[in-house]
Amino acid sequence: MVGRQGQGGGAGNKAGARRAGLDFPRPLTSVDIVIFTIRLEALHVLLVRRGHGEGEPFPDAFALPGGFVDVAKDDDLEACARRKLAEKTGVISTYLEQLGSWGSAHRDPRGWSATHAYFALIPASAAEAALAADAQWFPLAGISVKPNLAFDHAEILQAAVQRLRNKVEYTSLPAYLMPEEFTLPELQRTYEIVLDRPLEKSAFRTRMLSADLIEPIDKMRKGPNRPAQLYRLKAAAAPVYFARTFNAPE
Amino acid sequence: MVGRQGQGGGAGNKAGARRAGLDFPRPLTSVDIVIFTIRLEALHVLLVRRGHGEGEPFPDAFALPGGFVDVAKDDDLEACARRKLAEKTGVISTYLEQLGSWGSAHRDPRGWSATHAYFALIPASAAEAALAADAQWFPLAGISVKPNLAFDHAEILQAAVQRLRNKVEYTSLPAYLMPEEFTLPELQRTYEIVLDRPLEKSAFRTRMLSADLIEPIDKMRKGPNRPAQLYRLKAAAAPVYFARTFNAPE
DNA sequence: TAAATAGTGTCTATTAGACAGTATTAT
DNA sequence: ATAATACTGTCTAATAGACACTATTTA
Repeated sequence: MVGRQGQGGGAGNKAGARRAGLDFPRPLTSVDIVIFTIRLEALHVLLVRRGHGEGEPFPDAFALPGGFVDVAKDDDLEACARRKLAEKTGVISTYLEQLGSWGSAHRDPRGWSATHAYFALIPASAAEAALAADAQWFPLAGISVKPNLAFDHAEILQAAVQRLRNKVEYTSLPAYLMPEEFTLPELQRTYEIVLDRPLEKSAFRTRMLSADLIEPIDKMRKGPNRPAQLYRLKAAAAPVYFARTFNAPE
Repeated sequence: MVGRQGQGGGAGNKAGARRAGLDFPRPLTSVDIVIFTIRLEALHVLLVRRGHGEGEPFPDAFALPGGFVDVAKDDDLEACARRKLAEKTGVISTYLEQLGSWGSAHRDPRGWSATHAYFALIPASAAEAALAADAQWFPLAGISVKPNLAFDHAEILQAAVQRLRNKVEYTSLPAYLMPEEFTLPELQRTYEIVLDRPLEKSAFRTRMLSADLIEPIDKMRKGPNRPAQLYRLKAAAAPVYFARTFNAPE
């Protein structure tokens, strides 16, 4: 078995071609992105309609934006994800996190395939600006979305929603769904939309204000009521991890 | 762009072959596993020595166990990871979690390659039993390991250690590093080894005992002192997530 | 003035941290 | 008895949850 470990050995080269053998079948390699935003007081995900050319699996079905890695264009997986994100939404700088990978012999009828899934959060303000013609926002119904999705994309979407909801319990991720300037009640509303449950105002404010995350600006949000302080994300605002989840155990 | 989204379109097929075109170069696809155990009061990781056949990159270097996906043998990525885990350690059922994927044009001199990384926790008792001839345990020095690793495996290892340490703060993962039967002080010691810092005994015991994780058995661990209650993992013991990390914020 | 929302304060519950104190074994 | 480790209890600190209360605007 020497020479098979690491990326050292070949697979599927049972007969002959022992050394340096790279002459075995390779899986298809793709990247898919689950892009979230908040629209109309609801969490939305971006889907694209698939083509119906000859040999296209799942013709005309909806799918997550993504596609095959282009070994000429893409330097690495994240670059590939950012390229696809920009192509569909015009957004170039935003929160992007690797979600996981899904690979099997059966997920794509064209053969063994593996996809590297990412999830991205973009502000509502950017959600409509430069949307691709074939892309469309869908509200999340619980953990899934109305249309049937191509491939195993329903499963990937489910994992993304769970990961997002889970992390929102103890991180500042929703801040990346906000516009440039926002109030604390607006940020809290975003948390509540993602978590689908109300949060305590004072605990929320204490947590957000004691984290090194946002700073007040010299401006208020006016309304038919007491104006609210506007904040913005601090310059180098990496996501903040809190030491507790929001709800104490049952 | 219709017909290019999802896994629908081809990449790299700039010239001709428009529909159903799969005639573009595919990255190499591999799986690597970071296998942890506790030996001699220290966290260890399993490495294998690479071969030095013709065309082998990083000859004789140490690397994470892994290798190319075998589209004939492996039904999916996790099956591939479990197969490699079993080949190197003999362990078939243990904690296995996907860590992430690393893919780029430059990580393997043989071409664009993407690896799907997993991490596994195995009990000390199983760590020596059926070890492959080319595999060897190495203690972790901080976040890395003494030998230089092939490819970007040092980076992958680093990510695995960080993920493990991070999750140990608020999960029951160390339970998977324990033998069949263990005492609470032994479990605490395992936590402390992974986290590399002491924990408070009473807070630790309260947390573990109030989780639905372990159950006492009718047996004690004898020593030159007061005997300790032995416990075992409950039957369907999925990892437990606690609502707080161990250390309150600074 | 009333309505509406922003923001603060007070009290309780939970649990980690610190650490003292008791329990049970071998020698 | 002493040493050693297992285990429990007590007190404090931090923070979430509940909820009442005050503040500031428009109409």
